[in-house]
Amino acid sequence: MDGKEALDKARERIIETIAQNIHLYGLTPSAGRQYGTMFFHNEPLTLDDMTEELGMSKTSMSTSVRALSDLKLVERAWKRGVRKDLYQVKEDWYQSFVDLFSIKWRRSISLHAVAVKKSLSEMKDLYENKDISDDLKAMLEIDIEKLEYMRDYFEWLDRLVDAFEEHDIFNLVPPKDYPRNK
Amino acid sequence: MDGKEALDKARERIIETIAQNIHLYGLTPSAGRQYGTMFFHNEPLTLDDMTEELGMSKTSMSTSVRALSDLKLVERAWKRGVRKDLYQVKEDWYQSFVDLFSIKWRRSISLHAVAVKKSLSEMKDLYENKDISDDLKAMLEIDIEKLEYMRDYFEWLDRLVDAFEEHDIFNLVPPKDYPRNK
DNA sequence: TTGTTTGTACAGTAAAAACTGTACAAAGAA
DNA sequence: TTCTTTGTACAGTTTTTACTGTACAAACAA
Repeated sequence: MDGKEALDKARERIIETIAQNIHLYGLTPSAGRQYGTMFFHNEPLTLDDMTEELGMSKTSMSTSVRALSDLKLVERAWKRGVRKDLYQVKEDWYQSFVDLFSIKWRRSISLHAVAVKKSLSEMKDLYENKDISDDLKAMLEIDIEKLEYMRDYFEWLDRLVDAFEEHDIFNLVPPKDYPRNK
Repeated sequence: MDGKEALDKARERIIETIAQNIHLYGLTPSAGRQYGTMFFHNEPLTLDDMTEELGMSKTSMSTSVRALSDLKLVERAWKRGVRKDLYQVKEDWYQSFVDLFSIKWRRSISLHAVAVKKSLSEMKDLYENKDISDDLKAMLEIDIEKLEYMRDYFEWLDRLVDAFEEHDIFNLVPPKDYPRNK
């Protein structure tokens, strides 16, 4: 077997593994392949390069590179004299993990917090109302307790995301060669 | 407005919020609605109950309750004299989060680790080969470094999942009323 | 044994998502 | 200004996923 061929095979294995697992990031295998291709390219790529490499339409390349950028897995690059947009993978995977975690969860936490706050307030008001049946009152007691549990849980999740963003997590689980006590 | 109606509205808001966010768990809004419905039911539910509540086919209920069970969001319950299978939501959301995190990532980490190990070994063998060009050798040096970075990253991710499973994370980010120093 | 009940496999259908090609706006070149 | 080039909006198509209804095996009842 030719040496370059052997290298490509070894690379392909990695690219395909990324493609098959990137659903954890909410992305399609195609986007994963795109990421993998950029990962092994030592120069930033244009959309036309990607179309060439992956045999897919430029429109697809455009939309999925945007998805990759939104999750901060990929960033724009600049190169003198090149008019086309250039993209490259972000080098720091630990930071990418933190960014992913934050982007994915923050919004959800916030939406839940808002809904819980509103419903909890409504339930408490209703509970104070004099004209409600004992049955309903019993139900409300249970539900209020449930929503207070939810509220505490999402408040915890929010602090968890903080711990990732502020890199406290790297003290608990240090990357190889990570300096202790930041 | 009737009291029970007001309660239902407050519950619906929560259920719909769960439904709209459960894609983070890789589940469909329907499964989220199912989860939410079970959450507010104070008794375990049968598949027929869910069909009734959600107006969907029993087959759907069966498949999505299985998906919920696989992620350990829901568990089987037992009740004397009831022949049908009963399901209820798992009470401990903190543990559910840990389980989710573990289930989602472990498999992916392992697949990546295997692929990286194999490709890294192939590349190193190739690098030792006498008959390869200087160009290829230079490429290999770069790729080997990249794969070593990947290897370290997934080893870190694996330790991160350990820290969740072993509840070390609860020392770093304590839930409300969580006893310190486990 | 035979008759019921219950959960799910499987095939078909409906709905959603991914992908393509065209067409065009924005930005640079001349 | 006009002529190119480049990225993306949008409409249409293909592919995938979600959902339904039927049919049946397993478990229990009589």
